[in-house]
Amino acid sequence: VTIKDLARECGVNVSTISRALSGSYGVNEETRRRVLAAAARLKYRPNRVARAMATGQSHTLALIVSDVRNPYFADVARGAEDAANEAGRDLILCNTDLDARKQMRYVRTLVEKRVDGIVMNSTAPLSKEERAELENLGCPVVLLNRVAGSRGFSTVSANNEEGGRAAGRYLAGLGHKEIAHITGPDIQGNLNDRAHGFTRALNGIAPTVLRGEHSFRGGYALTRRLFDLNPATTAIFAANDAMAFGCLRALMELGRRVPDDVSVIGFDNVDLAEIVYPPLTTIHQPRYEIGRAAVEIVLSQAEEERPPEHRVLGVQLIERQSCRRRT
Amino acid sequence: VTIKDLARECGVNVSTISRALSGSYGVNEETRRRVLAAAARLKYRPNRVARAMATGQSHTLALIVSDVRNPYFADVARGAEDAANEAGRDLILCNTDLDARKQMRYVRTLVEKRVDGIVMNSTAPLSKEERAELENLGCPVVLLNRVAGSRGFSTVSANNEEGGRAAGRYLAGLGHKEIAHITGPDIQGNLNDRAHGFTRALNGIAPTVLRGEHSFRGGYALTRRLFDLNPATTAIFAANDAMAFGCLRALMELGRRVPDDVSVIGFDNVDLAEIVYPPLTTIHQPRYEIGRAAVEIVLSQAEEERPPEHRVLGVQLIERQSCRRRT
DNA sequence: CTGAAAGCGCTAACAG
DNA sequence: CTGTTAGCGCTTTCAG
Repeated sequence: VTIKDLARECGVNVSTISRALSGSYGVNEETRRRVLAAAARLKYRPNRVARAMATGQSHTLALIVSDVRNPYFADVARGAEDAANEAGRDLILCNTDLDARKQMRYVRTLVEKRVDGIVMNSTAPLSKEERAELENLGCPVVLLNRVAGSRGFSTVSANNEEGGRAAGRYLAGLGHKEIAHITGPDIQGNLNDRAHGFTRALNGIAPTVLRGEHSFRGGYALTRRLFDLNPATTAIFAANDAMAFGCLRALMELGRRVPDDVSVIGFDNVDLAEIVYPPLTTIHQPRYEIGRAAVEIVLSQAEEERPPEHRVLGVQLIERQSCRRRT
Repeated sequence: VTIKDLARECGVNVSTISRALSGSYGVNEETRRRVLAAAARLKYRPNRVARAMATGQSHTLALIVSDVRNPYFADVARGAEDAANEAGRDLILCNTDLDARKQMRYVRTLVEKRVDGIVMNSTAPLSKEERAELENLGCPVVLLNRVAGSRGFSTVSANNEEGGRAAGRYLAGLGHKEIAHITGPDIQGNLNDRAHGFTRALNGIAPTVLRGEHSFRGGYALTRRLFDLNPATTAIFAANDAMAFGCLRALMELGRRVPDDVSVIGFDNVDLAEIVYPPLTTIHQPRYEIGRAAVEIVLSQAEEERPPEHRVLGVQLIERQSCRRRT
């Protein structure tokens, strides 16, 4: 049952039906009522594909992340979906595992599907050519990550630098001198900002910095390595909570008690941080709000051409029980 | 740049272009080459909305869950997305918070967008009329949950009953007599199956069964209540890991040691189960595979009418350190 | 193997 | 306020 059937049923032209249903201007109240009644009676359901084709607006957005199973992205996804839903849009979810080819494949088919906008994790794995292609997509792109060399894209991110600084101030304030930072690969803009802020806040103390996988396994492995290198370490800043959990596990196995022997601070404030033992002191990052903000920005760019916008959201130190004053 | 531009460029008719690009039959090898070359040169990108309109196939699927932030659904979502991607489909993600109105709103707009199929969490919150509407959607629906009174839908689920039995056998086998089961509301088909299998496997021993929220908070609250009711309890089966974590926390506060004083077994095997202290013994549920299977089924139903299919995936007891023989 | 033409369902000028 | 008409970009008969 299409718009034509309604037209026949009501004895009016299809364009009148279209107007009546779009709720817009200029339709006789009485006529509209008749149309609405007929639509309900015949159980009319508009075909949004046809509408998208006629208007050029699909009312669909896309979110491209490395993996939704990462709780960080699950939160972002939820925020993005809520914002999309409130704006009457649907959200297509894509997982790339940071594979550049996969990411570009997604982007291309999304554009072919005429999505109104794309929110994505990062352009870190992409080549220069690929980034250039992104800029000429004809559809707005918002990044969840500040990446050097990706001018031209809007970004939303937590204040990573400030978060790193807060961690540094806190640990230094507790009197620690032998301080380490375990983090991920240095192509990760967010992680770099954290490391940078951290180091700056330590005024003078040079932390041992170890890089590896930014995951539970990575945190575990780096911590083992760290204590081979410097057994005197008394405080560790992990670049994210997953690493911090791996760190806690390694410390437990090494027989170092947290926080008595060594203090650990994470970054992210995932749900788990509260549940793990000891409850993890960490930097809270507004993941859900990041997802929402990204969608808001992408929608504003979709409706009118605008210069790239960079929104930075606040972070917060959450004090729990994994840190203490150096004795 | 559309198919018409290519036609003009190559001096052939649009239908030839269409055929050449669809890769199908009957196009001169030489002509196809010319078309492909022109397409590459002009950077032609097919408009999938137009294609969807012409064919009636959107090449899009939808996944409706209560909340992707629930790691269970994040895993399902990832499995579903992978399967969809391999089949050349995109996946729209929807979160309902188990709100029936929201769920039905999503379903309707998805159908209007002509998605090829819908995978959803559950029909539990829906009324009879709403379920009937779902059956006449004209688009296949697969449920991630067995729900009494939802005949007509395909389902994919873990073998919840068997999982419950495994938990029961295990606890009974460790010599426990004062056994409790904390679980969620009884509209949850999956949870009921677990409770049922559990009780049956205890042969003779009647467990204390407490119902509440199936979440961390719920597990916490029910455990406090449990020890008010029966301080002699030595073993607890939590209907899911989130509840088990709440339970562990409550036990810690109550000064009961796990597993020395009381054994705890969960259900799900979320990532966290391995990380928490003590590592949680639990029933593994193949969440990722459930997502994959659901998409496979929905696609098979999309391409040809078929009777509902019910796929049940195996579960597995994962022995860690939260249970021990009753002393 | 290729062209012509109809049509998918809806929107959007433009007249009236 | 409403009807006419021309598309949106692609697929798909049906002829040739």
